Amino acid sequence: MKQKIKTMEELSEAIGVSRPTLSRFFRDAESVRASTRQKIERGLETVDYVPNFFATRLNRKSTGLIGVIIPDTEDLFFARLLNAIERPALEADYTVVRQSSHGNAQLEARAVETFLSMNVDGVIVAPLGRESSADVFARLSTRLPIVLVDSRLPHALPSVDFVGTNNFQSIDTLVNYLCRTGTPPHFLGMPPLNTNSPEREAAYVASMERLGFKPAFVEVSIEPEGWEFEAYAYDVMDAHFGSGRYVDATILCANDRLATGVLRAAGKHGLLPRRSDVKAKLRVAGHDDNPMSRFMTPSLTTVAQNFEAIGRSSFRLLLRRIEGDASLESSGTEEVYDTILRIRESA
Amino acid sequence: MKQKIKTMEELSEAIGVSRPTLSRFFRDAESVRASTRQKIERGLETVDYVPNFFATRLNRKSTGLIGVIIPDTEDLFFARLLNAIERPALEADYTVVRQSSHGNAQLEARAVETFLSMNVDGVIVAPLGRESSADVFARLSTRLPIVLVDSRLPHALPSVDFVGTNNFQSIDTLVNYLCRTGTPPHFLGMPPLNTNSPEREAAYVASMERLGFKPAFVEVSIEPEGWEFEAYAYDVMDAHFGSGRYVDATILCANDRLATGVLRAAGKHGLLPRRSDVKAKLRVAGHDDNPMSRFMTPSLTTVAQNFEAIGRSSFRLLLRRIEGDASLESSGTEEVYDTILRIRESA
DNA sequence: GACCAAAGTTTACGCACGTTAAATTTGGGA
DNA sequence: TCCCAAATTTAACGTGCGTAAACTTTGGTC
Repeated sequence: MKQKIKTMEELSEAIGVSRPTLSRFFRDAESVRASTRQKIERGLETVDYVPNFFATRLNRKSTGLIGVIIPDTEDLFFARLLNAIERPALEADYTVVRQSSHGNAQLEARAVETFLSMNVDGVIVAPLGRESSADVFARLSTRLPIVLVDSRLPHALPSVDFVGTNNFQSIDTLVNYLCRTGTPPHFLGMPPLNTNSPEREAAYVASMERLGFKPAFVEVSIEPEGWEFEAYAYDVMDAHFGSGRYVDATILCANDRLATGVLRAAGKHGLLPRRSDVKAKLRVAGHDDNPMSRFMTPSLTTVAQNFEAIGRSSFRLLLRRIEGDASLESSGTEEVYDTILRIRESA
Repeated sequence: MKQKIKTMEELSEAIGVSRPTLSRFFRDAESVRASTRQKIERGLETVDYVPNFFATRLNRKSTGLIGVIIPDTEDLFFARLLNAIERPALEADYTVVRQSSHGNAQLEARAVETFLSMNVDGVIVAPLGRESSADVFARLSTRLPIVLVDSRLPHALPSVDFVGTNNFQSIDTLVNYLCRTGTPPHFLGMPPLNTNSPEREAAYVASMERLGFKPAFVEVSIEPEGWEFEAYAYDVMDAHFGSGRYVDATILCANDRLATGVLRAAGKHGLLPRRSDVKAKLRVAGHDDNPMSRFMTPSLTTVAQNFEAIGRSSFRLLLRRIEGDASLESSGTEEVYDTILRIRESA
């Protein structure tokens, strides 16, 4: 059993190096002379010591922390987004603190309070679309660097960057492909939880009109509840298919989770092909390339977002704000990334 | 714009209440006289102040923090488990700090260091199955209360509780059901990443022998890589189905993600029924009731773990250790929960 | 061997709040 | 109105480490 050491003071005595030097060593090991570094490192192997997380961050200009807020941890989309942000952050020696708003604007506001109390260096948010969210982040942006990711706020904010997917490119790619290979698609939108919802609808309308087709939305009479996308889409299409509607249509879904529900409903009503080499009349396409989508039967045609780029870019922009001594430029940068079409069996 | 206040000292001046009273108020609002409480609360609405997270935790016996380590945040199983732990923790006014080991024993060890440096009150871990993990947690358990969840360590540890699923009940339930309704199942195991893997295999063998059947494992010649369960199972079964093996068998998978891969392979080879009211010969069952499983085609027969109970129980046991002034009992408690059979279309 | 900049040591203060003990107020009840 | 227990204030120290300034020691150079 190694000797348990609680404070840097004790450590200093134990290995014979002054406390300020130890402090410097822990901040940046390269900043001390090689011989001293070895002495410390050898000493550390002898004892059991970890610097106190709170004490180290209490009196430092930069805490090395960045906060990330996502709406739902049980949605693989956001789980992947979070990881994509965390990777570059760790490379740059930042620690990511994650908070989930659970789709609730009040929890989102509470997460912001937590970040303020932790003196995080900056915040990356996949915001909810509520008006109240916008207010919270407007206030926050006057005190901390913020980058929005995946979804915008109802109103644009000065000095807040945005990184996301180019919905117009992605939807246009899908609409073009679907129109070229079969009947023009109907659109099944997602509950308006954030700004991607109306944006993808608008993109759909624009693409259809450009191709000379009339936009057509799947009729919806059910009120969606929360984030249960699959169940919502299933309920909607189960009713339709049961009455013989849309049974040979092409349905473009605003995301893969909706498409999953649609496929399920189609399966129930025998609208799916038996084998992958037999084409069905009903066609379904999604958006996001959920990890499950390639394993569904039929496998789902969709577009893959560039998580890697989005994560890296949002962190890079945040870092620029953090290091840019605040008042850099007041106009928010926008970076959107194109998607890649994944043609599979469902359309 | 509210007046921005940085320290409790300033707050004290601003609203005319002494700092120790404010400190007491923030620890427990009920501990100050009603009139004082109102005075403070009204004052807080006037100004913009949040207590510093680090300072409040630096010099306090209990930080109100508990650490949770899971192997993979992009696996919905662990995402749900995490949420199930977080719920009761928040109710008890604890803050959960999550770390992901990303399936890597070194990262797991680093997460432990982080928790030590944060003086968390306790740790809940869904451990990796490595030998090194056991060492790390053995050391940790001498300094902090620990509860293992979902998976055990290679060796039992004194004064470390375990909460998980009763694999013998769950597998037995599945085996019984499958044998009663069709051909006895073959077993497709998961890569040996944790102790659930061998345990479910053993449970399968036991159940089969009890029913008088000969256990039979799906032949596997592929080396699994990491946590890509679906792809692994797909590759395994694609080869088999392509050669006409197992095409009318019953396959019991160690988890739903494997089953997903199996269903995908089956779909490719036309082994799935066209409609839900037509029975196929090939039958597939999973384990865990992944949120996606009910939306697959065919929907997956599986067993649902009791996340609610597991999360609540693991937190409760941890709390008992935390409040039990350490040296309570040295023998680890075990709590396992039964699963519920979800009969769907795949078997 | 003298010299000089780099690196380390001493000393001391600061961070924002927890916590304690003694001194002072407060708020009802008799 | 007086009295007393409860609540608050005052004053002071502690938490573990960052950081700055002044001083001393290194280690290589000429």
